[in-house]
Amino acid sequence: MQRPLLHPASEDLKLESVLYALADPMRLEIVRCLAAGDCPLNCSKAAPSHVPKSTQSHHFQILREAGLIQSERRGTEVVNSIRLDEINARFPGVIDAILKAAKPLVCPDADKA
Amino acid sequence: MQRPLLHPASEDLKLESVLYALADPMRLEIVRCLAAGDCPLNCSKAAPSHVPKSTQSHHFQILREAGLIQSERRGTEVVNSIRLDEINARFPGVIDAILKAAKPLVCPDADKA
DNA sequence: TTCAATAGTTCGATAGTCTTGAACTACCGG
DNA sequence: CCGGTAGTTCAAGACTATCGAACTATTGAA
Repeated sequence: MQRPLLHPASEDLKLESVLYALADPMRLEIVRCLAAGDCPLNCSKAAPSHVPKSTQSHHFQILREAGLIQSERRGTEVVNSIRLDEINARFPGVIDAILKAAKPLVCPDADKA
Repeated sequence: MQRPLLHPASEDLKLESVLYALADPMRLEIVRCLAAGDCPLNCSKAAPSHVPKSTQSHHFQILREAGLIQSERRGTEVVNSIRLDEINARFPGVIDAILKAAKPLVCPDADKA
């Protein structure tokens, strides 16, 4: 919890990294969930709960370093939000098309609505 | 050259596999090149020539099994074409947005035009 | 048919990455 | 200060990528 939580600048976003980050089912679901507006979410809420913390942490790191999400420390937890505008500005339509194509699984919190 | 060259059916295409296949710079370039209309192309023409054949073969296998390309044996070579319509039907806008976002590098044959 | 050349594939080894439990760090409430 | 909570880091095994070398299949000649 001491490291700076690095985020790439908008202009440094790489399409390959974005696609790679979204190529994993769990990461895609996290992004889908964040984009669905039930966010910002901390790590344990945004990720499927049965997945080990270390794995979650790894996936959030990939998403963060690809520039897909913005992570902020808020006390003991990390609040994540999607960098939708920046990604759309850099790669117009990519995220939207992918999110529409992603089959709408349930968000971790969606069943409580 | 004896194996059947398996292609998934349109309805079996998985978004994650498509994104994964496109997350590699060389594979993205191959797809971009095929989509640019100078196709169909055999493997050695569609891929950067300095890459070893075994690596090329591996990448084409990934693209084929993700359902991005259609490969047909024509004598001694394999002719590849992009399955644009099927992918668009299944994941509308995804490929188009990605191809537009991909920076237009030169096709291997483009400089001869 | 036999032979050499061509186009890809398969194999094996090395190097890098993913997953996960265990240990660790940071923050908050009492 | 202490226990609990939220994430991170580390290390080990499994998995995957790269690439040279050996192999297979097809073509076109002699």
